[in-house]
Amino acid sequence: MARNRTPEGSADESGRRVPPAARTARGSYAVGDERRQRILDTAVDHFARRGFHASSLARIAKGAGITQGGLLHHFPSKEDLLLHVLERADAADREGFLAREFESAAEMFSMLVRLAEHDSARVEQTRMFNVLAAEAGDPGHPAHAYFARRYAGLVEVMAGVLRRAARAGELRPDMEAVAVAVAQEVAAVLDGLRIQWVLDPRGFDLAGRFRAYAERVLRALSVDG
Amino acid sequence: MARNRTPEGSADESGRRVPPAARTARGSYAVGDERRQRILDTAVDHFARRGFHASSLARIAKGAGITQGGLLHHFPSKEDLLLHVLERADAADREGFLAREFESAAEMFSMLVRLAEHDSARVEQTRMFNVLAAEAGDPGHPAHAYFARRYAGLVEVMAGVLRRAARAGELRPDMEAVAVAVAQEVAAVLDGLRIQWVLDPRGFDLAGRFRAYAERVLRALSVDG
DNA sequence: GTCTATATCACGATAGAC
DNA sequence: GTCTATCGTGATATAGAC
Repeated sequence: MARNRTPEGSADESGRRVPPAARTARGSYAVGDERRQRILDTAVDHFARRGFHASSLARIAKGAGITQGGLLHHFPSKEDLLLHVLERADAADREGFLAREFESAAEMFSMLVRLAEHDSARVEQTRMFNVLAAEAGDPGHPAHAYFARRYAGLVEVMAGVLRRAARAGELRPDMEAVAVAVAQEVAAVLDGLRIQWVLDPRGFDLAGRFRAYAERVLRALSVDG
Repeated sequence: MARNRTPEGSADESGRRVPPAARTARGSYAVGDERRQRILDTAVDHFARRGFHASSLARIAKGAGITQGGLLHHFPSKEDLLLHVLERADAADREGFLAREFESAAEMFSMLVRLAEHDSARVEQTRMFNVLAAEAGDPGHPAHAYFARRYAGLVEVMAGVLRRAARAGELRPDMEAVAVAVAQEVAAVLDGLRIQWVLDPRGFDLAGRFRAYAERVLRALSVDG
């Protein structure tokens, strides 16, 4: 590990790798992409169970139906594989949440509830995020920058929505002062509930619990609450 | 790993190991205990940075000033070492929080704020808990039972305090119905803030943020809020 | 694009000297 | 109680055949 620290050279901006062979010979990415997706799916599964360091390329490859050598053709290092896993998961997030322009705090919260529903249908991916977000607290972790940026962006977007909602008269005016704190709290509730939920997925309804919280906090912050 | 699944045979109920030599020859545990504490401190540090699976006994031993063979004299397996690390941390929790009899919700929250202060003075240990709590979501993880029990106990204690506070007139009567949900939310905020905080410890004040949340939620739940 | 083979290294655990 | 030595396993990554 950590010998090849610049895997970006083999991927384009969107994170989709473009093998020269596929580009020149067929003009189609379908086959290679399918294999890559299988590898990424399997990697999510393994990173979820053991975290990054303790997962093995050979086992991931086996799960994807190829050998370790074959895997390393698609992702030249373990770290490169991790970054592509995160990038793909993040792309889904961005389409679903970060890219949206929310017109009200209520709309944002209901979107977050849908995100929780999405999570509770994917235990593996949720566990992976729990593990990697925690591991990434180490500044030397390959995903440290990714998660630091992710939370900063998430909090910024949410705080912005809260501030706009206050200016628009949806939320109390004193919202301005505590927007960042509330945004961090909302992210924290989602993360914290995920941790408890993964420990016992049948113990309670993740999305339901978060919805109850969201409704309570929205009522507390509303002008007509 | 996982070859020796019953390491309990060498530890007494409190988790303190009692080497026969120390018991019979000197009647003093001081020297051996000191070494054991050094090992446990180092183990906390390593588990925090890499999680359980990716930490190595040889490196932990080196950090504690002995060899891997020497370490395995005190803790006969890696899993045994982890369980003793958790047990020691849990003992501290029980003394500091779970053992307390809270007379009001306000008192409980201020105790939790102190717990957050405690955490923010120990980045390493906090990161360890984040990582292990997330990893333990896997039912096959050695610490799965520990964390499942821990959260169940924590939520039970907090929900009990909230219900008593409602009966005593401190909190609204409808508290009874949502005590468990609120208790889970409180635990979630603490955990979630810890994750964000470890990613950027200088970005915000962990205990301060949690205090702000605690005050807001207490006000929202109070009869005179 | 996928394979086999291999280099190099680290891991957890055991055995036994001192 | 701590050491050295070693076993068996499995890790990442490379090289090169097909």
